Amino acid sequence: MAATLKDVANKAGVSTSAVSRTFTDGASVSDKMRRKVEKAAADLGYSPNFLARSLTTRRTKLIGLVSNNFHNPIFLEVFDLFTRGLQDRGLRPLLVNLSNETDPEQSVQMLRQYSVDGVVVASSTLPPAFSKAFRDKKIPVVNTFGRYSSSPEVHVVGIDNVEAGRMAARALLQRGYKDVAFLGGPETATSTQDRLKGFQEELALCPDVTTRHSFAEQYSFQAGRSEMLRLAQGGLAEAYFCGDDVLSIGVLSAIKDAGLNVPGDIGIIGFNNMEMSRWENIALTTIHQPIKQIINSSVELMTAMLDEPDRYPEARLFPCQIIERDTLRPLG
Amino acid sequence: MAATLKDVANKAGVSTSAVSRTFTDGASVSDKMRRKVEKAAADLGYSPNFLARSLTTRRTKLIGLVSNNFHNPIFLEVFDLFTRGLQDRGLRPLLVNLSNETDPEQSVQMLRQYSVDGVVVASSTLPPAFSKAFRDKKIPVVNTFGRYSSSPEVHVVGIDNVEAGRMAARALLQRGYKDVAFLGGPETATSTQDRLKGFQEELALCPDVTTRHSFAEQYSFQAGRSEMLRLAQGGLAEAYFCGDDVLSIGVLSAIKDAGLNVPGDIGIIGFNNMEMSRWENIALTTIHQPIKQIINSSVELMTAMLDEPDRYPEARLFPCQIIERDTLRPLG
DNA sequence: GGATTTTTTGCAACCGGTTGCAAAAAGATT
DNA sequence: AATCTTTTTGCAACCGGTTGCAAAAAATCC
Repeated sequence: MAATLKDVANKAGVSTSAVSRTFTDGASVSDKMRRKVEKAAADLGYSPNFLARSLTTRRTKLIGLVSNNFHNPIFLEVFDLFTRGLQDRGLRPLLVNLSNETDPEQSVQMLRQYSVDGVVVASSTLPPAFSKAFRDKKIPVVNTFGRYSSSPEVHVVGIDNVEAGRMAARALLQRGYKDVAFLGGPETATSTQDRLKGFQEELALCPDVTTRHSFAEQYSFQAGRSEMLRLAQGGLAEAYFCGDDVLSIGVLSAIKDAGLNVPGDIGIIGFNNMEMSRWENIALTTIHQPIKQIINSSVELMTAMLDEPDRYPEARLFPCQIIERDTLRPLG
Repeated sequence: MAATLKDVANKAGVSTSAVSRTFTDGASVSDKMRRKVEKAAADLGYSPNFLARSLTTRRTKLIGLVSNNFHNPIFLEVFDLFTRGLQDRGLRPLLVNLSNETDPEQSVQMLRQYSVDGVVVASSTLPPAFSKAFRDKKIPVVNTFGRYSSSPEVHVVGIDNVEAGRMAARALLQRGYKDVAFLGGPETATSTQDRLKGFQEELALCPDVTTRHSFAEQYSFQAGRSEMLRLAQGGLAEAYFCGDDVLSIGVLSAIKDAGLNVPGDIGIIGFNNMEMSRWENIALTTIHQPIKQIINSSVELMTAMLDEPDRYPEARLFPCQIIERDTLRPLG
């Protein structure tokens, strides 16, 4: 059994408060006392129990990290950045996987039962009500990759998907494409809807450009590939804005199978700028979503909220960026 | 402030023990009492605080999930499977990212301070001493993807890498390759060493087959590609067993750039059977590591250890399997 | 209906810590 | 040396629960 505060106090012949104070920074203890206690603690291999401590301090340093996206490779980077960011600040991520559609309400309760200090909801597909449930229970929450709204009820960090859609449209227009298409991810995702909205809005300014759209069932190679094979039955557009890089790569594979050539016959622009888009045999032109900045900002915001729980909600949006590679015809 | 046990007891006009008992299964409470308490609890939105409870029950249901691999795409699946497996059993993963080489000892202490019920070390590169440190503190631990040893000191679940190396060698021999090579991952990883050992042992049985080996610096596209470009300066072997699928894909890209053709000029066999190996434009022949079984078994073993902490250590090994695709010449 | 057994309930101590408060000790001032 | 400040320390209550034990209540038996 691990040594407790009391054991150390006995061994050192002092009160438990003295021991407690040696292990809480900012508390007042004389040097002599500190040495005595530290000696005894070292002998016993003692270190304070965080959970018992949390009972009185009301701080567990646990942060719920909730996601329902364990398939898209960018989420590995997301987890990497989150865990490091939190760890660097002495916080501990309690990971919650919401993939299998278990009742979200239950997760809210569970995280409350573990007295997490805050919750990060890293998902663009979970309904806003989910994040709000935490806020209602007075648990600090930030919704990373959440939907931007002019009157956010919870803190949101991410990108402006409408603007990203516009950006894609402009990229295609600038390269002289006249017949362009949107090949989105899951139709119900707000990010898909927003990007389509921006894409169409921007194109509407150019009456001579025609546009169309369709959706893949999920962000996967196969979904992109089969959707493109289906589209290839009819007439194809000159260029496609795809909802995701893996999707794009599936699309590229279908195009190749159809005997067509990129960017000669068809242009493709992806989204996310995943690691593999840079690979020489892929070289996908894509839109970079500044994940690092988004996550770091989310972590910062979370730590700020720990000190100021009633902080007025804000939306933090980061600009995306076109990454020029080889799947769109060159500019001008 | 959330309602406490005492609040419920007051509201229901009963003792705190009565309330506590209604919320611990297996405790004896009359139906009338239970109804009364549940009513009061519902009115107050009460649910028990797990951490306070853990103080007396000595069970937090927290499981440390430690990894230092946040780059290899298969780990996204690993996290997915682990989190689901643990959640299904009412356990909660506390994620620890050891990527940035922070003193492992510190993580041991930290997990102890959070009173985790057990620890899963999901890594093939962390030293065995790390897992042992938990065992020494009487914390149940399973090392998933750990090295097989005939006298394991901690529970290990994974594959037999030596055997996997043999399997790769046999696959190449069966297809008639006479000049074969091993292109491993990081040289220091025990998994790399073991696979090389098995590979060479098997080949040593065929004196007419020549072999050589080299290592990529990490499991990445670029590392595979640049290593292959380097090798292409000298004479190439007929077939390569690569340490990982991403590595293989980098190798394939270099081969293509060199104007060579797979499997006509060179054969490639990868490792892991990642999602992307199945993609039509890659179609990599590879060795499947049964991740699902490994993780599920790890979770099972962990739950078993929670009931029986001094369980005798065992190694659970799962057989790998060749996945035939298009990067090795056909059999026979 | 009374004695006996079983079930239900509350008391009070405990899990491993923290903290407000007042007493004790140390240091400063005259 | 006596008095006043400041710092250090211990007491005891508390954080939010659980649980062994004995008393009270209910159920069973004769």
